[in-house]
Amino acid sequence: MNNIFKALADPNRRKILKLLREKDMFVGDILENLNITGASLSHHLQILKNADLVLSEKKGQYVEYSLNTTVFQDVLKWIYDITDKDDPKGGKDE
Amino acid sequence: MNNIFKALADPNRRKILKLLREKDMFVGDILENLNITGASLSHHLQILKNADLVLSEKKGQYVEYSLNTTVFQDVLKWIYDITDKDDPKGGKDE
DNA sequence: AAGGTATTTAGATAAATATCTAATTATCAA
DNA sequence: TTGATAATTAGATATTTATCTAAATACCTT
Repeated sequence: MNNIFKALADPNRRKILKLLREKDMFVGDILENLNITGASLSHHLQILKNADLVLSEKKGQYVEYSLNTTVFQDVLKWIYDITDKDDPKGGKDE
Repeated sequence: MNNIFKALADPNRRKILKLLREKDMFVGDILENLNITGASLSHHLQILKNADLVLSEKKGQYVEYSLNTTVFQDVLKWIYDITDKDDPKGGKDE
């Protein structure tokens, strides 16, 4: 969970996720939306991948990134655990 | 939203939230669960308060902290926005 | 093969953050 | 009022993190 929350704690990374929500995108296309260098973007994408929030697939010269929505289920569950006062008492955090 | 995600991006702070899920607590009681100094804890509580994730009430010599579950609704909404591909297209992030 | 484009990696740096000790403030109890 | 306890604030430090430029890698096109 720590990787996930850390990954979500940056505005640029959240913006990337929002972009990918609409459609799968190549790195270059994402880059045009983000006022940072390609190197910085690569760094952010690495962090998102590490948290399993995005998937990447090499397509020839390009790399296409997509949202991995399954992981968000874990986050939702974590929040529900916090929110629901009377219940199974949430599992471990990390 | 940035304050919230930043606040959630630390294990100790998430642990505090889990503790408060069970019951309202005084700072000292929280402290016993956390292998950090009181000063550090104060710092974390400040960040959580700033994100509106917790509320505090002075009770004599003590300060009692409690979970403010309403804010989690915003996080849930944010995640739903990300998750639901076809829909109003989420509002601004910050 | 040679040159061009897309992306990542390396290395450096500045800013943010988590933590600590020591000092301060506020309240309680004799 | 004095001494003890609870919590926060101040100031310092080490780690993490976001960012950059430059270099490397991978693939495409001619």
